[in-house]
Amino acid sequence: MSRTAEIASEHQFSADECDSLRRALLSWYAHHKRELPWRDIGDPYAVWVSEIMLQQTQVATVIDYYHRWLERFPTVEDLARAEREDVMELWAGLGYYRRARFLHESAAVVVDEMGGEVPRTVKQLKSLKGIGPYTAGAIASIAFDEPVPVVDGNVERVLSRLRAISGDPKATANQKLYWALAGDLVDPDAPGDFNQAMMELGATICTPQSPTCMLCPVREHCIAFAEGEPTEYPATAKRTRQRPMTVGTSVVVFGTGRAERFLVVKRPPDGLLGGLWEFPTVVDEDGKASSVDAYLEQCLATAGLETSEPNDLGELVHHFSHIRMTIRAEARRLDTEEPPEGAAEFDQPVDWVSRDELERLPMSAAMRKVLALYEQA
DNA sequence: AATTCGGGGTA
DNA sequence: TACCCAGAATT
Repeated sequence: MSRTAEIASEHQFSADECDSLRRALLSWYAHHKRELPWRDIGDPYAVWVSEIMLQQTQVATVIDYYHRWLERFPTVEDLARAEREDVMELWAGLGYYRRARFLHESAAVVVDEMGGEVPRTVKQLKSLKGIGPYTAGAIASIAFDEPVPVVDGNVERVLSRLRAISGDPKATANQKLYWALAGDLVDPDAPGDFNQAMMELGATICTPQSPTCMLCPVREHCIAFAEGEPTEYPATAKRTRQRPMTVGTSVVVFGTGRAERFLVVKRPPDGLLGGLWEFPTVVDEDGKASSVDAYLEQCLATAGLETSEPNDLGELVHHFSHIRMTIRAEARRLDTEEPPEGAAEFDQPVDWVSRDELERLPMSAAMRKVLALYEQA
């Protein structure tokens, strides 16, 4: 027997355990599930939207975005026809902006190449950008009743505790184990509800820090509970530490009062904050803050912008999961009578927008902070 | 196998 | 603070 198979068999559920776990979990879910807007809707497109939004994003955060999205893009055709700019506007603030771009592109593929029908199988679903193993399983089981499992962070934790599985939960061997166990366990008669029940248990009972085991419907089956320290499982994932980054940002303003206009630049579609707008920003990867000011000055001059002396707005720190970004912010006024038509020297699209337009523009949380600094000053 | 993608909830 | 969230793509 291969090592992998050995490990798998060591943790495998017996047929009786499977049966008992399914019944207990489904019964608990029926009584205790949270009422969420994407539950029991039967619309594959809406399920798809919800699952993309829920990637690495908590339920409470998603709900408002989900409602706004389906109001604006009720069908996959509506989304496929939409402008990228409108798509990004509705996604702004949710993070991982690639998800919005892929969802938009995949909607077009579904409409143009799949007859407008969301695919029903895991294989076909995974062929779409932005849909990986988890999301494919979720859509197939929830929207189409395909008896396939899902493994997300919740399921990893629940299974780790049920079977006392140690080691890095993201390691390949453990991932194969989770998928095998989830595949054995999933109820073929109610795969959607079963998968959601596993995740619901992880989200509300079998939580990372202080699980409420006394309310758990499957604690009799849980090895970690029997051992007495359920939080021993799973092992804490090792995370990449935040790299430092320093940027200089300039709020360039033309006009006053109602005529006030802000210079904004659109970031390239790929990479960090892809497709979002920002105030002109230069990056100093080395973190040598002293050089940022001069670089920014040069950049604006190159763009043909004659400005007043900068008004220092101070510094702020913005944390991403993988970056600790120090933002040196300043404000400048344009000296000329008219704003230039564009700023052709910028590599990316630019625009001059009013304060109201700025509010609706897809911008990152970091840039909102810069705007707040400007408004205070 | 490791890194790159946000932003916010929570203890 | 540190951890984690209904992960996927890329290198």
